[in-house]
Amino acid sequence: MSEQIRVRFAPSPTGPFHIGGARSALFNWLLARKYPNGKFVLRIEDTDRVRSSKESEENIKESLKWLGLDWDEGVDVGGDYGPYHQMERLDIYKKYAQQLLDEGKAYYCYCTEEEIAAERKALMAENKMPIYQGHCRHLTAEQIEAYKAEGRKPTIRFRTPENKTVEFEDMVRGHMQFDSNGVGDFVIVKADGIPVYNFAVVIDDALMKISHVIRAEEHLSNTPRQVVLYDALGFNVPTFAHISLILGKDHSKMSKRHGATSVEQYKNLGYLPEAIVNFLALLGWAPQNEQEIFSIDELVKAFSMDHVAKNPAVFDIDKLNWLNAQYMKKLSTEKITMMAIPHLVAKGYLNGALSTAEMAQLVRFTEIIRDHLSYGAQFLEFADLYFNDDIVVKDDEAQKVLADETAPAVIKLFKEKLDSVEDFDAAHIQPIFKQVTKELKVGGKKVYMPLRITITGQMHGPDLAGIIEVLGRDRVFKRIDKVMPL
RNA sequence: GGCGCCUUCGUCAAGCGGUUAAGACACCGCCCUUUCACGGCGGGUUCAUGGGUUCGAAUCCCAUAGGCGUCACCA
Repeated sequence: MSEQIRVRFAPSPTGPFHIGGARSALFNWLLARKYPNGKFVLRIEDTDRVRSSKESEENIKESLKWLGLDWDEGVDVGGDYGPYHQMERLDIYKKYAQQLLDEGKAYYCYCTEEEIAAERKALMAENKMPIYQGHCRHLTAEQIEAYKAEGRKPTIRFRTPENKTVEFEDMVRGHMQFDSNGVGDFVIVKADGIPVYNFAVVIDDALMKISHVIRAEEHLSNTPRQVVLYDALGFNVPTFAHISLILGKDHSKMSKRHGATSVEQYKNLGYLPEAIVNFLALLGWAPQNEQEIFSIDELVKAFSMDHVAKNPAVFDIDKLNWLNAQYMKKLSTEKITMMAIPHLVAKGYLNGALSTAEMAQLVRFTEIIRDHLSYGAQFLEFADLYFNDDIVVKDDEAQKVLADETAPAVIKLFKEKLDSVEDFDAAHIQPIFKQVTKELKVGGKKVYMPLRITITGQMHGPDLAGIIEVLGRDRVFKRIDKVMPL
């Protein structure tokens, strides 16, 4: 590729940053970083006045930064081809719309939305393509005056050439062909003077010298409209790459009922940006070797549009969890503890500032459970273990263990021995289990289980000696006595 | 309904006319651990169906089926 790589991510700020959008942004960013002079542009497509919001824009920008996807040009950072908010480019669109009008390539349409809707309905009923039938294509001056007198506000429609084959190149799907008769005359400027997506996107991508348009597959059917506009405006058509959609477990488009869909939600759940980037890259792209774990720098090196899959991919939370766990292994225990604190506060386990000693103790607890965590918020599944001394044994199996005839003797002896431990740490507590086993001549299970249950209320969990160490002598006795007063 | 895209283990996927059809996640089993998790080892009727082309097809072609997208004065 001799030309400069200029790619863009152009979200519409109409909601929290979606995980699918993050993947589109990532692929663009990766391509820009792969080439020496590549540029990644962030443009905000805010022409939907009803749904766009500043909050959404901030959310998108924050999420991009959090993921490590920085942009070379665009909102906030500027650049040679700004402005980068579409609403600040209205005069530009207006100029090109006028040009098309002057050249007869576009015309005013006075049809109302109701009329258009009725027309579409009728066409669909006849199994025909629901495209605009060209009612206003050739209005006389009188007709126009009449409509104006009615107070109708016109839209501007593009006069799509008929009987033409519209072609373009798609890096993922190859050479694409569409019949222009299936496109119809479409609106390029709304009655309020604001351009429609298909129009604005073409002008912006052309003026911003975008070389490759990488976006989600849902835009594939829009592309013929854009291509005819590129032609009409005399712009060069960029290379497209339509990447497949990300689906939920039931194979429908990712939505709220599939769980978390926004980058922010994953962030809040305690997923790491490196893991999300790694996971997203592997969703639709495959490396040439068997590597699974990629740092973002490794991705830049290995990534190639040649190996982007055509088929949609199901979002597999299990794999994300595994990947995130891999990245969490590299974190310090202090860091993991810090990640957990907001969740602990939110659930009422903590109420704010911790003393240095309390913090140190919590870190020791984290050390014991960290291998069990796939993401930060999972800490909560273990919070009772540490914070809640009010042990309640609910499980029937656990009750049975406590009802065993050897249980009281085990507990009693263990308490005696624990009471006399000088160095109260796991290394010195661990031998006690063995001693109890020996002295009472019972199996290990008969020792560990009743103790685990009286101390934690559960049959399973992290290393018991470690838990005892972290809880400290008093709390351990308190818990045991509550469950099994002797 | 029209148009379009897609179809290899449950999931992500490698594969580019000749392979025992990789690998990863998940799952199952075993080991480690007197628990669980981590880790290690091992396991599994996967090329949607039907026709071609070819000595030979997961790979090429055509149908069919299914999934998805899109047909807005939303992006």
